[in-house]
Amino acid sequence: MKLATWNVNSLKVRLPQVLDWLAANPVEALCLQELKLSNENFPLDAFTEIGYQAHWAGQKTYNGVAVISRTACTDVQRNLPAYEDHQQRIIATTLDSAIGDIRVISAYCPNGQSVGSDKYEYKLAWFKALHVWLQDELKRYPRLAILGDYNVAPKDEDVHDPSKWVGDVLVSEPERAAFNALLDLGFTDAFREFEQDEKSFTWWDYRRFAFRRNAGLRIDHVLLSKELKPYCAACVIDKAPRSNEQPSDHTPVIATLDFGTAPSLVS
DNA sequence: ATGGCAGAGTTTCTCTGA
Repeated sequence: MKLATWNVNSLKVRLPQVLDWLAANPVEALCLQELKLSNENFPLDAFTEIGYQAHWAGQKTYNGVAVISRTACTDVQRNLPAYEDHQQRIIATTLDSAIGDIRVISAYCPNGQSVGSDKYEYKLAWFKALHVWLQDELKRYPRLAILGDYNVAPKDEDVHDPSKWVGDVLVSEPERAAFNALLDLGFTDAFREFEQDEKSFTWWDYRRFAFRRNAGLRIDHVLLSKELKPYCAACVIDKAPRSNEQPSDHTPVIATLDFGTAPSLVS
């Protein structure tokens, strides 16, 4: 089965592109971020018409996340428990699979705006709350995949020109430490489990022809728990939608889980 | 040092994103 994530930067504007993408890429589940629409404006019919189900946590103007899935989801949960947050950044659902339940989480981590700002402090606090929740969630759902826009480029190799970004928001040491703390829970950055092209990115600024220059960042990630990692057969970035007319500034990341593969890598 | 693009709402400007 394939799981994907895409920050669409307005589902209203990007809906035709998302439908086209699903037709060409019939993944089991697609996690969306930055819906930028309220719950009542979610285009459910457009997804059901092409054979998908949807669960979402919307919000007027900003944020908003969803899981679009081929089959029914259960145990839907919105937002981080034990963390008061008016911003809709998390939706968790459970999917059935050949090896049993898989917990799939769509996450839109805060941007942070600039190092030292109030939004930066919120970002770090939010990551701490995410860490606490995932620790708990892993006990209930050992087969856990968390996909989304983390707004963190984990290493310098994930930055087009690291010298220009030193200490900046998205690459600062505390943000990378917050990301690494998630890995310390046993998660794996699926993309880095496979050989990849140098300068592989998931986001490119709309300005200054950044996509054409490949001046991007890798900030959208698929994290797989220890129990899921052995089944991961591939993880790729699909750059094609970034070339669309009126594109999102992010592009999808897709992980393939192959349950026919014996989990020989379990240690 | 700054703005540059894009989307949404408070709309002909402001806020946010990354």
